[in-house]
Amino acid sequence: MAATLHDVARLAGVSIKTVSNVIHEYPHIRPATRARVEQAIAELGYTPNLTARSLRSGRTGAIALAVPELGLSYFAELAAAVIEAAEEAGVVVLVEQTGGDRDRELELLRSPRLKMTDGLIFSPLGMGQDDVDRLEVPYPLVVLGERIFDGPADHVTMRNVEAARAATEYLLASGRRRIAIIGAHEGEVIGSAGLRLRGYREALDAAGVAYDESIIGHTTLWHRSNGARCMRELLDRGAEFDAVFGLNDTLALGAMRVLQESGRRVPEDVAVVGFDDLDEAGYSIPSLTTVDPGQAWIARTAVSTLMERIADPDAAGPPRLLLADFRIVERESAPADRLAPAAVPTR
Amino acid sequence: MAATLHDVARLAGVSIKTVSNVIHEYPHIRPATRARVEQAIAELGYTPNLTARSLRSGRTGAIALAVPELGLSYFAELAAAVIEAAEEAGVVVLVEQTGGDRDRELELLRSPRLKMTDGLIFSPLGMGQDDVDRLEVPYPLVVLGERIFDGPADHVTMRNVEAARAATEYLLASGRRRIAIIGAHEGEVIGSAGLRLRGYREALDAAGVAYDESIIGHTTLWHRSNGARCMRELLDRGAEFDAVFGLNDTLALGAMRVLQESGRRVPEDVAVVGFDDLDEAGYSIPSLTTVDPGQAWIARTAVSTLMERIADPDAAGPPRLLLADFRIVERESAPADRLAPAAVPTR
DNA sequence: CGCCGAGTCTACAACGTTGTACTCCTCGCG
DNA sequence: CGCGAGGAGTACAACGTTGTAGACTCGGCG
Repeated sequence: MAATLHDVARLAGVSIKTVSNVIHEYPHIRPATRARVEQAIAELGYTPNLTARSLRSGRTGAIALAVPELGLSYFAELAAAVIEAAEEAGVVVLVEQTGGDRDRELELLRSPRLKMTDGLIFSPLGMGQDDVDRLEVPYPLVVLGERIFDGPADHVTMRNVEAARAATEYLLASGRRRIAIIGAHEGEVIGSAGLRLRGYREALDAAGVAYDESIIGHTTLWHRSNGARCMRELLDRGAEFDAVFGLNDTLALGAMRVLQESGRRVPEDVAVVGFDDLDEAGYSIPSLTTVDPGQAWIARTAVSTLMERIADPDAAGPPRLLLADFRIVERESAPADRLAPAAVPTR
Repeated sequence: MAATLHDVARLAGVSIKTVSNVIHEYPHIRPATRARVEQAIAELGYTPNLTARSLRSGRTGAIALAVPELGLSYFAELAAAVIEAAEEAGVVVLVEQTGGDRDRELELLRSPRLKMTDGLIFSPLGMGQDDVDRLEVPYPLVVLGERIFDGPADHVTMRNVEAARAATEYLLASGRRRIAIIGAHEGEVIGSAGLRLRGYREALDAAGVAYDESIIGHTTLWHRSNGARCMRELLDRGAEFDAVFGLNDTLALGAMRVLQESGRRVPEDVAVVGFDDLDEAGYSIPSLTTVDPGQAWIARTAVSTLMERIADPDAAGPPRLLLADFRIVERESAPADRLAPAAVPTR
């Protein structure tokens, strides 16, 4: 059906290798021959069969990206950035969704479907530190996120603790003292929730503000609705606070909505800070002050690191930990200076 | 490096074809032989090389999905649904971003990178009806969206005109008479904007309400910020209206924000309706009344239609047009019954 | 005049898999 | 006892490409 090197070669009256040479711009070809071959290529509309090329070369020109779910804006924006970076590097991206399910993540790691790619950028959510040795795989792998540390693969992630600490310090500096948390995970030490909560506590400790369990809202999945539900629970149990730190933007936006429904003004009564700097955070009402954790850099770095490992799989070198810079993005939901100082509840 | 059939065959003391037969559950194999082969497979951790299998079989087990940008929530949710449906069909998805740029779209259609996939689900944005013959490609293709009709490929899309008409009728039924539009494209006949505007006009005509250019807001790209900008322009030029129909949710949300900033109450002063039923629409303040255009069905149908064409490329049959059902999702930004009747400006 | 090297091109094998055609063996039946 | 049917396994080619080794030609130099 589709034209092959053989067809072109026959039409041009040369060997298939000569056609191959023309395509790869091998220098020693007579102009006349080259012209004839090019003519034949055009005539047949020949395009190389990448599958055959892959088999021959051992490279596919594709990488895989595994994320929990594209429906989560954070991962959609991550995927967009990865695909863009990959395009610049000349490779395409195969996207898998794991649903954040540990079993599916483990299955994916040893799935032969990956044989169609040269390497994997993997953002686990269900796996944990105990699964660290499952990251020992026979292909180039770059791990994202904060579920697993000190693994055998390169790891690109953000400064969760420092960034969360900075966000909390920002709220403290603006005069808030009772900062509620939305999205904590019970007993978690690593993982986004655990690390960000640690940064929060560090900031409180440093400022001499007591940590108060009663204003810590727990929820497992970071879906939109959970931020709302979590905030509703806090309000229902009569928690008192003058600020909210949503452990990601989605949670913060859901929580902010419930706050407003309940008659509280943001930021006058309650300041709200998120984490991720989603596109959407700039367009909520009020717009959301948040932490830009350096996602764009993470995507670029993940791709370039993976491409390095692919280019040179043997010159392994020890696994690297690469950390993005973060910054606080100041918007309306939490101005740096407290606009309308309400009565601050003290303990 | 990785084990091949040869390695397994040598270890098990059989021919490579026997190993292949074991893997494919060919029935006529002695239990003892099968056991030996399976033992060898386990010992070497053999997994088949999918590239080689693809070359041999002519099928890759991957399909491509080309969308303008995953950063646009609509396409992120579409991609999520397509990947999920593809997984159920046993294929993986390679995602490309075109940026909605016509040249990149045309390039993609004849890119040899597609040779790594069995077919393409293509959502063009930059191409138009004039490019219809460029959809004549030598591989299975399913087109989404409303940029091109009556092309040579299967087309899965939504009932834009009917759905927009229904949305407008919904607003009219709730007592609104001056319905502003956000996101119109000047002079466009087909394309999402053109079709939805047509539905809007049909509804106005049917209700005997005059069409008024002065409350039609234009913008090209349907990014978040443009909905806001578009609404600001309407307000600046003193347009008067008691409802807004954002031609998609993103625009509607941006516009709603500006409305509220300007002191107007939603829905009391101005009702707002969107289009797409993004996840996010349920969590804005107020939550957004919108049109669910059947995206989930579109994704599933696109995948199954493509898989059919892949399975049977010859039994072509004429290109099909498949249309999803829609429904109005009633939320707070536009209740079915007008809550707080304000003074309705009449012409 | 003969030989060397560079330029131009070709033949062949290989990547790992699977379809086809074949061989060998065993068993049952006439 | 001979023959055919079918079970069990093998050898080989092919998918389309590219790397390697080599063939052939021609001009220039000793």
